[in-house]
Amino acid sequence: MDTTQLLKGVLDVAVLAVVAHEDGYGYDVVRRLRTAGLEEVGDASVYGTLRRLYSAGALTSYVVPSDEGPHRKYYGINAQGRATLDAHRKDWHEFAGTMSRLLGTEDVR
Amino acid sequence: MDTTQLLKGVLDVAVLAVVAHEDGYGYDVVRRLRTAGLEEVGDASVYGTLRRLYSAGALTSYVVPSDEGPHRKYYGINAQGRATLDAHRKDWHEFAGTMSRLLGTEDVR
DNA sequence: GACGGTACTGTGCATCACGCACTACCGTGT
DNA sequence: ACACGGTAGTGCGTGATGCACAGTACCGTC
Repeated sequence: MDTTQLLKGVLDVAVLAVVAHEDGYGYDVVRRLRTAGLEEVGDASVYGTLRRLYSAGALTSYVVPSDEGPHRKYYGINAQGRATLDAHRKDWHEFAGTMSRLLGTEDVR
Repeated sequence: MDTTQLLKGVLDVAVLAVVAHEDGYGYDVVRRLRTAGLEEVGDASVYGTLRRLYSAGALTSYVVPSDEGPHRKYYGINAQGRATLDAHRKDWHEFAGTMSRLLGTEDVR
């Protein structure tokens, strides 16, 4: 399926949720999102989202050198990010509920 | 909440679902979507979506004069539209399941 | 020392919801 | 007559954002 459009406005929350669980660097966040089920997410989208969230003040950032390749830019969530996450999560659940009702079928899981 | 981005790619399904339930004209579809919970949906978005779906061959269209104002352009779903709706509905449920799992909270309803 | 995996940046494009302006029909009130 | 508010539709321009693609750079292995 093509999740490109469905992802709109949701990648933010997804990335926040992943980072909130544990600090991570871009390449790693991509893998975690894909493992979680968002298999078609583009790497450039994730890097862009991380940068955007950082610019917005929702994330902290620090660089860690690596033995297995180039340096890794880790991102961590801060208080503002957590607030954003909570708000977005609430929005998502409301929205998902509305949509599921509208589509007239039970939720998966 | 600002559903603008969340609506991306979902307005299609929502409109298809509403029209599948019963033929409707633009202005009416807007009201039905708002009543269903998508309170912030813009009228231009719905008109645009209806035209897009019609161009894509998912909807039929016929004009009906009205006593209470200008003519109404009714839209009805056809076989292709129903197929599209089913596919999108399935996509939505998969996606919603993935997201809800990722956000780590129960679904609303 | 070419290759594949890792890791990040930057540019440009396509999709799509939306605001806004405009046209147009109707009934009611002044 | 005329303005106004509700109904109904079209078209234009804008903004947000996911993504493809190209480029840079580091590492280990064959």
